[in-house]
Amino acid sequence: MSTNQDSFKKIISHAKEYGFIFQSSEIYDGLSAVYDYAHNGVELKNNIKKYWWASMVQMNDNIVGLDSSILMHPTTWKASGHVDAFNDPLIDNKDSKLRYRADVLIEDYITKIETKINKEITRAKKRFGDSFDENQFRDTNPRVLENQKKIDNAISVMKKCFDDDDLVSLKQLIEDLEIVDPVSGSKNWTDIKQFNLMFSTSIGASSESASEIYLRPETAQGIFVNFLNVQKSSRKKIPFGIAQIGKAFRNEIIARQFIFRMREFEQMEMQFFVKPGTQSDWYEQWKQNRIKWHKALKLGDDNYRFHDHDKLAHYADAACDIEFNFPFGFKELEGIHSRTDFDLSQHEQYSGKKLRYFDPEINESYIPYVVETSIGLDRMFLAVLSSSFCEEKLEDNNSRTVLKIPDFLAPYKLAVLPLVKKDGLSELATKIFDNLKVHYNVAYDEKDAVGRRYRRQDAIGTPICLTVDHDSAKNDTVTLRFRDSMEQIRVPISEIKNEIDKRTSLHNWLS
RNA sequence: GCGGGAGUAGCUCAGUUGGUAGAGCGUCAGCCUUCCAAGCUGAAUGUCGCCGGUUCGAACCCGGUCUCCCGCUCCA
Repeated sequence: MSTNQDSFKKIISHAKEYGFIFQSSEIYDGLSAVYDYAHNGVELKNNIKKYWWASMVQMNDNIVGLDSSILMHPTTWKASGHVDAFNDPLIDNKDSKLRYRADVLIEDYITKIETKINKEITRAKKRFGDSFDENQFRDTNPRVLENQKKIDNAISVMKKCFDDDDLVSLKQLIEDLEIVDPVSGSKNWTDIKQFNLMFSTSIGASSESASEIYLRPETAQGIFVNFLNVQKSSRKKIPFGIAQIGKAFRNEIIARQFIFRMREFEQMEMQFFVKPGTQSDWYEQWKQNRIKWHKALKLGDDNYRFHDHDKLAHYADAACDIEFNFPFGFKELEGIHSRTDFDLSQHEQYSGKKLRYFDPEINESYIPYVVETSIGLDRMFLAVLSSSFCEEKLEDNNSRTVLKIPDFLAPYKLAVLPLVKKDGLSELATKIFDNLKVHYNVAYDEKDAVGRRYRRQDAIGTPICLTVDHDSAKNDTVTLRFRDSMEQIRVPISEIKNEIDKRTSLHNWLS
């Protein structure tokens, strides 16, 4: 565990030192849980996007892309349920230092009282046998009546508190009910605070005309509200999907673990629209597709596992996560959810517009069901970075730090290095560099001993180094040195591009 | 948000009971170099996270604050 934490710290340092991740606004002490992607980071991130987009959109003729806005009509978030679900009244227990949702505490209390009543009834049933009348018992037994009164009161007070946004009375209710911390048994509560996980901003330049809107907390809704536009203009038939990469924003109560949980983050989502009744087949199929996509990167099959949700969100009839073995343990990397027709139905209801698909096969129209795959791009980035970070002990007792990034994802595909600066090697190397840079992101370096330059490229994950030496001018060949094996081969200058393509092209990873 | 730990050069870290900062690596310029970081010469870089207090004097003591890591918690 401590070695994992040490290596996580090393990865964070490495990410900064080698230009992958900087903290946002660092000169102003940074902004909590917000990070910037530096020159190498943005290349890696863009390559991850390319890999995902190609696998989704390019490789599937029934999936099309979309880039919807971050700002959306505020009703979107009422329909989606975020306005309610992302607003939590939270309360802390001062003794146990634990935090709870105030409404959950009260609901748990109600459940407890209900259990009491049920026990009472069960006991009476045993005593009276067949002649037992449960309704009559409920209406007459003083203990049951008293408990039922408590429940009714709690429910009505709680409802009134929420309707009036009255957090003071809500806390009073918790105190009146003598609710204790389930862990410590303490009744020492803080005041209730309302947490809104959505970022708000306003539209309208003048303060009078401004109206409050939210930054989207997920990209999915942009797809749902565009569902019919996309379906009609793309002429796609169900089943078909809409893919999108974009930023989303959440005011996380606690945002931690480097770029794992950020306030501003990027999602790669695909919503797949299917005929009602077929959703569980598609759900299974996308589960398998997605795990295959991950494993194709060869970051280690053991680093992935499924986590099936027992407790489902209000919109889902099945859900799971693909978890990745991050330096701080297995955590969610991608979510696959069978979202039913919840979102489209809600938008239909709130907008008053039909969001239905006419299915020519059955001559009927229906609201499609949706299977969602949603991956955190920043988490994917962290997964690639952390699992490819490697400190190697070499045979000669030296060590090197190398990022064994999948070749296609590496910020640079290639580095061109003249063995020495003199004897015209720089000139020849520059010529080769100029010819290759129109095809790839290529690095050029002629400073310091070549061994040191190899290590520099290792540290940022460049899969191939091309070295121009004294023989190069004589016989038109160069050496290619490979990052992971450190082996070298000699190839004709005319063959360089073929060799690089063979090893680093995206199409090697697509299937 | 609570508790624990931390913040000194790009990175890793020294800094002795308070006397206005150092090392290694890295970076840059040049020399030297026939392939895996360790040759030579020279150079740049810090208001010691920030603000305030105590003091003749604060990187060091005190208070506040910001940020990061860990645990709890939260997580569509």
